[in-house]
Amino acid sequence: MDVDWDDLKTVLALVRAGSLAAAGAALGVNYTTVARRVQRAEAAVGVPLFERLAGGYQATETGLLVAEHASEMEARENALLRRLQGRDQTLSGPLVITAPQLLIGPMIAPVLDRFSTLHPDVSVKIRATNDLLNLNRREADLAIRISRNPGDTLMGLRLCAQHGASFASPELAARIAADPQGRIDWIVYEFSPQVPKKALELYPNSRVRMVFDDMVAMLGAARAGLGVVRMPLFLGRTTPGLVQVPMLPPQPYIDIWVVAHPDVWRSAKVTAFRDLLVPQFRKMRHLFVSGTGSEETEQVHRETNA
Amino acid sequence: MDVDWDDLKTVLALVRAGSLAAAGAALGVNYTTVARRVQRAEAAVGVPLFERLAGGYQATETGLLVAEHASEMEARENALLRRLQGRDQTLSGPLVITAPQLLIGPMIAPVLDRFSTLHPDVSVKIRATNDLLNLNRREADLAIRISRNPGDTLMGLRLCAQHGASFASPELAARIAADPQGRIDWIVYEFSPQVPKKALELYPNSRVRMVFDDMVAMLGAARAGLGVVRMPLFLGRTTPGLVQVPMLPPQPYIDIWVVAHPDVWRSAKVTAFRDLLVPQFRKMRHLFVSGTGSEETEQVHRETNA
DNA sequence: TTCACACCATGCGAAAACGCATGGCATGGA
DNA sequence: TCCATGCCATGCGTTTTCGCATGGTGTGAA
Repeated sequence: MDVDWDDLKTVLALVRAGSLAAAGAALGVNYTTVARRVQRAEAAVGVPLFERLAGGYQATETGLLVAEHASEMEARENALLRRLQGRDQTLSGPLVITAPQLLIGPMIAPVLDRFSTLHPDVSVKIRATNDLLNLNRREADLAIRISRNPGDTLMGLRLCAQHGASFASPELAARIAADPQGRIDWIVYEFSPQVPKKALELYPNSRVRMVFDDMVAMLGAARAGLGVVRMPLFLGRTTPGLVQVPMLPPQPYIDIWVVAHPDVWRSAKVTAFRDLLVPQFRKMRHLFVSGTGSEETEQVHRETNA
Repeated sequence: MDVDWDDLKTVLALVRAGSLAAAGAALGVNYTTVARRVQRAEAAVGVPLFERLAGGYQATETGLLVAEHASEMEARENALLRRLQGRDQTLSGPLVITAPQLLIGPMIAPVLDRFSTLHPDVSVKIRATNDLLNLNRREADLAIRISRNPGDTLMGLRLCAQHGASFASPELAARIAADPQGRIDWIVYEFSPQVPKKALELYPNSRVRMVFDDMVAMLGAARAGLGVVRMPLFLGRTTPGLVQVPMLPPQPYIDIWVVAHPDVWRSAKVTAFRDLLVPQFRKMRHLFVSGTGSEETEQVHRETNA
C-alpha cells in the first residue's frame, strides 16, 4: 500500500477547487489528467475519495482526510522552498512584491525604478492588492502593508508612521469654508463607517453620505466633489484634485510595514529591495506625517505567534 | 518555482540509500529513473543537490535540506496511511505482525492457525525479529514485544507478566547436581553480560564462559551442554533438551506486550488478531510464571510522549 | 598488474502518462 | 420549450517517462 505523492497533491487540488476543470487549471494540467490521478489515488487507498455529482466532484469523508494530510505535506514543501529561497544569494530570477494599490504610485514606483536599473536580471512581479497574501504559501516574497498587525510568524520593519486627515475637492472645500455651519457630507470606508469622532465634535452637522468598500473609488468620488474623505496624509497630498480640509485635524493613522517570512528575509533579492525601500520611506517621511515630530522611523518586529 | 513531489521523495531515498542503485531498489524503480528524477529536482531548485563521486551520490548541504523536509512530508504521508488503515473495517488484505522469533513457535503460531482459518481473506505476514520495527513508519501493523518500554506514542496491552530462570542440558544439570560446589559455566546475553547477581550469591563458583548476541544461538549452545543460560520460563519449558536448574530461582522477567499505533489499533484486522491473541496468553499464563500468583494479566497502556 | 566488482553515464525501444476532441448529462435562463 | 453553459466520461494520437543494455571509471583484492 503506497501512494504516489503527486496523486495526493492532485486530490488536494481537487478538494480545494471542487471540479476537475478548476483543479486542472490550478495545477496547470489538463482536467482529464486530474481525473486519472484521482482514479489512481482511489485505487491505491481502496476507498472512494469523491462522489461524482453533476455539479462537480464532492469529497467524501475519506477524501477530506486525504486532503488534510496532503495539505500538511504541502506546508512542508512550502517550508522547503522558502528555505531554499532564503539561501539564494543571486540577484537574478523572480521576485514577487505585494503592496496596497495606492501606495505603489507615490512610494514604491520610484524604488522599483531604481531596483530594476540596479538589478536588471531580477524579474519583479507586483501584486497590487489590499488582500493580505499568504507569505507562508509563497504568494509573495515581500509585502508592504498598512496594518496594525503586520502578520503572524513574519518578520518586519516599520517603514513609517503616518497621519490621517480629511480631504475634499477644491470646490467643496471652498463651499465648506464659506459656510462652516452647513451640512458636511462624508464618504466613509466600510471598515469604519462613521464620521470620525473628532470631526463630529468640531462639525456637528457632519453626516455619512455614502459607504464605500474601495479606496480608489473613494478618491474618485472625493475628486468629483461628492464629499469629505478621511485618508492617509500621503494619499491626499499626492492625489491631484484634492485639498486638505479642516474637518479632521491630522491624527495618527496606521503604520506602514515591510514584512517577509523569516526564511526569505535575508535572501539577496529581498535584502536588496529592502535596502532601497527603507531609505525611500525615510526620505519621504514628511509626506506621511504632519508637523515635525521626530518619531522613530524604524523598528524591527518579530512575532512568533504560532 | 515548483517541485514535483515524487522528485522530492526520490531525493530523500537517494540521500538515505547513498547510491542510485540502492535508492532505485528501495523505491522499486530502475536506478536510471532515480538519476533522472534527481536531475529534474536539481533543475527545479537550481542548485546541485548531490556530488557525483566514484563511490556514489553524496548529498550537498542543500540536498540534506531537501531530504529533511521530504522526510517530514513522508511522516505526514505515513500518518495519512495509518489513519486510512485505522478506518478499514474489512477482514481482508494484508496484515503485518512482528514478534520475537522465539515467541512465535510456542505462542503465536496457534493464534495464527486459528486466525487464518477464521479470516482466510487476510494475508498475514510475519516479521520475526527482535528489532523494534517502526510502527509509525508502518513497518508492521501490530507488534508483540518483550520490553519494559512498549514504545512511545504507541498503544498497548500487557499480555503477560513472566518469570525468568536458569536452564541447561540434562547432562550438565546432572553434573552440577552431582557437584554443586564445582565451577558453573554460564552463557550470557550481551545486554546483561554478567552472571545474575542472585545466582552468584547462591553459587559463588559461577563464571561467564561466553557472551552471545543471539538467543536462538544461546538455546543451541545450552542444549549442546556448553553452559547454563538465563531465559524466560516459557522458553526453557517449551524447548526440548533443556531442564530447569536451580542456579537462578524464578524471578520477574520482562513483560510481554502487544502494541500498535493508536491510528490502527481499532482497525478490523488488528482488532480481530488481538481478540485471539489475548485469550491465548491468558490461557497459557501458567507457562510464563512460576507459582500461582494471581497477578493482573491485562492493562491498557497509553503513552503520549511526543 | 590484472581481475572482479561496485558505481555511474548514455542511447534506444517499450510503456505509461498526457492533451485534445467528441459526446452525454444536468442546470438555469430566455 | 429550447438553447447556452457548466460539468464529466471516453477514445485516440502524441509526448514524456521509464527500463534495459552497453560502455566507462575508480577501488580493492588476488
